[in-house]
Amino acid sequence: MGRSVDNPIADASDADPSETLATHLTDRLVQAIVSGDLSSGEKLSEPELANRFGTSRGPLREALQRLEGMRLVERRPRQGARVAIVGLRELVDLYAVREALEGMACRLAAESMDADEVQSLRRLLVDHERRPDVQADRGYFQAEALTDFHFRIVQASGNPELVAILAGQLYHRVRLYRYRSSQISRRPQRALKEHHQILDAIESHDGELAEILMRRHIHAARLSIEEQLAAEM
Amino acid sequence: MGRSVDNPIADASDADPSETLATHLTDRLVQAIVSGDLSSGEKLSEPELANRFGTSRGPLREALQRLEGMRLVERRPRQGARVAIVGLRELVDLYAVREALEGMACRLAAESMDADEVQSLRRLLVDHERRPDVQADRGYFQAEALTDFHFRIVQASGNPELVAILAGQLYHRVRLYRYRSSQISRRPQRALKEHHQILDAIESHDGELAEILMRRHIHAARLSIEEQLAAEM
DNA sequence: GACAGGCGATGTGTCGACAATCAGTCTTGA
DNA sequence: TCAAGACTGATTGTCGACACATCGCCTGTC
Repeated sequence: MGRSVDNPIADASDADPSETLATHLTDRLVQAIVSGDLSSGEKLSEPELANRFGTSRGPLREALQRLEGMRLVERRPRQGARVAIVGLRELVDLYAVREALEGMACRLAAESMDADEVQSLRRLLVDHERRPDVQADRGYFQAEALTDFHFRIVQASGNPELVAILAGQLYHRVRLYRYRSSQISRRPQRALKEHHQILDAIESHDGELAEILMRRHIHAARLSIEEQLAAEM
Repeated sequence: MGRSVDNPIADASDADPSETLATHLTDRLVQAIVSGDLSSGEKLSEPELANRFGTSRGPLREALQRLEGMRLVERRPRQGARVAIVGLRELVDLYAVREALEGMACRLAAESMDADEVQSLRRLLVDHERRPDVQADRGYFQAEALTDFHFRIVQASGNPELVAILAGQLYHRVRLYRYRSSQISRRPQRALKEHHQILDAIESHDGELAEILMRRHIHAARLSIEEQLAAEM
């Protein structure tokens, strides 16, 4: 494949055994978007981005297409692509879907998760407890750490269709929310405690309780978002 | 369902005012796949398809990319694209997700749907009752008609994220299932009756009941699928 | 007779180029 | 002075071409 010899910003790896330039670009664009390097609503110029990443427009277009599939960017037929805008309103809807889907995932996980996996998750939570922001009781929800716990439960559900929806697009879209005024939840220690409770239910294979706790956990976050949304207007 | 009604020259059209070649190809490929013209697991050769549809590989590649986003095809880095395979096993998982998501959609729809929309849906059901296959009590589930009812309820939920997931990919994937031995449900009249019950609950704005009924409705279908799956092995 | 290795053909990934379209600016007329 | 229209520049959609990878077949050897 015609790889230009000098690939200035192609990061260290030059050998992409099972990867393609487009997949690589997809990852980098996702990173750029969720990190805020490319801000919400910003117009994405194909020539400019292609130039910035040192490729031609072909692979870049393919990457943009994938981002559209994840609903991180929106493309309009002859107007180009823009970074999707996820405000509080969208976040509320997102959390409503999460409530239904992760509740289900949690029930399934409780039925099929073995002791080793539970213990591994427990360690994850203990690690979280030691984080400085959690100790100070602020910021826990914003961290990637949050997603970790939820993500692993979803994976443990054993339903690939469910995993595809949540990990394939919903989580990406949630990460896209740019906190404007404040955090989603201000009580990370409480969230952490809820995580422990959920894991307890999973450990005792009580699917019904696990689902209820997870739904309540996400529901509380959603209420917090709705409050902010109301206060904003 | 997802086809725009006013599309007089859908396939033989040469003028694409607001459409692009890639979107056009996407529609035609979806049609070809769900109609079985391109069978499950079949290898999709880019040059061949491009030639068949009279375009170059560029737009076709873009269309394939979108199909991958809908999870109708699977692409592997240097091996090309294949039509996704949705067997009974995948269908069970799909229905589990539907149960959670459409239950939620139904509750929301019950809370916000007005009398006109309910009446419109009622007419849809009456139309269904007159269909010959329903009269003979077989085949109702396979028809697009099924999706119509569910699709409109999902839209009435007023949650765009939910609509995107269900209408954007889940329904497409469900349609991909090629019935091998028999139908999913053999009692269309019963399904139709359940649809009426669901609509009754929506009409009286009883969200809780509407959700329960919808979940039970889909759950029954899932059990039927699981039975077949068990019988197959 | 079966398996490993080489060979050719097809296919995918990538690139650069061209035409049509769109956005923004400037000009012109009322 | 303001609004409508034309122009220019840039961008998107599409195409054909090329290099490398993969797949299938053939041959040679154990």
